[in-house]
Amino acid sequence: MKSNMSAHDPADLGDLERAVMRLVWQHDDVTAEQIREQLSHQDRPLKDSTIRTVLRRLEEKGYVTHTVENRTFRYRPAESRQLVAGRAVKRIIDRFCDGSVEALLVGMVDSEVLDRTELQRLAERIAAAKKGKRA
Amino acid sequence: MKSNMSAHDPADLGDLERAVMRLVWQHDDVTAEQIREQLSHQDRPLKDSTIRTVLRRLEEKGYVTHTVENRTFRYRPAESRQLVAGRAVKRIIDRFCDGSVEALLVGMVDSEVLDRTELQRLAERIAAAKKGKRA
DNA sequence: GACTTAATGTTACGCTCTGTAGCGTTATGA
DNA sequence: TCATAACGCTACAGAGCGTAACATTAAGTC
Repeated sequence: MKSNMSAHDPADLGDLERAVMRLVWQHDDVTAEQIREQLSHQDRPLKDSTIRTVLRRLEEKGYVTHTVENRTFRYRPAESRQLVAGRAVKRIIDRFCDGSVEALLVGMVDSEVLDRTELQRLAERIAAAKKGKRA
Repeated sequence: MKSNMSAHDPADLGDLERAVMRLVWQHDDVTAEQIREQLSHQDRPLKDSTIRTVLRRLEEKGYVTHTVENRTFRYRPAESRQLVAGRAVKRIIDRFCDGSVEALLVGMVDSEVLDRTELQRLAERIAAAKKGKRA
């Protein structure tokens, strides 16, 4: 009964789906078979039909796209990890911090995601990024 | 089959659960009946048994605690919104940004959660907070 | 004390999501 | 023509969540 929001929220990915996405993002261009192999190496032996089901669902959800090449599907991420992560955080901010990024930062410090030292480095880098990336 | 992590992840809250948490956080001390009223005002008329089920589940999940007062349960948040939000973000960073807060910030800019102006203000405030809150 | 009433406790049911996979189908090359 | 390698389709069980009915219990009233 989870509401059907159009934008992707990594929260609506299960464990396996997330593992698969991780691989897709890592390799940027993979086949179902390659993913199956990788997962085997990670102590997660699965049938190919399983992998393909998951990939199909991920495509339905808009996380990946595929092209056909020599009769084989090649999957690629539809969006970068960072973008997806950013939106996920936006959702958290909206839902739990009433839209306040600052409130979130407070929470991040409180929950030890960030310590003060990191905050400082972060501030510096943000400043640097602003100069550097200024298009 | 979602893995059973002990720390609270708001991602494992449903819509209604989130709505209830929002009210608990807002009022900091509520009864099931009060929540039911509030939700009615939000076009969400529900039976009290529903509310109480949700509150019980939230308590099981560790989001709220309750005390009994004159035979009535009073619920209070177990943790602040910000703390929960912070941890949620940490999870996102771990799962989607390989632990890099910077990668996340990039994503937040890319997905327009933050624009450059905000980044600047943010950097300033972080700097200020560092001085001010230094314990 | 019996009764009403306000709270809580217990149990359930249907839906959707996710992990997992079997089986059918279809090109492709030998 | 036949095997093989890909895919397509369908299914199924368990968990989570929204939703609620029904049972129980304590407190105060007459």
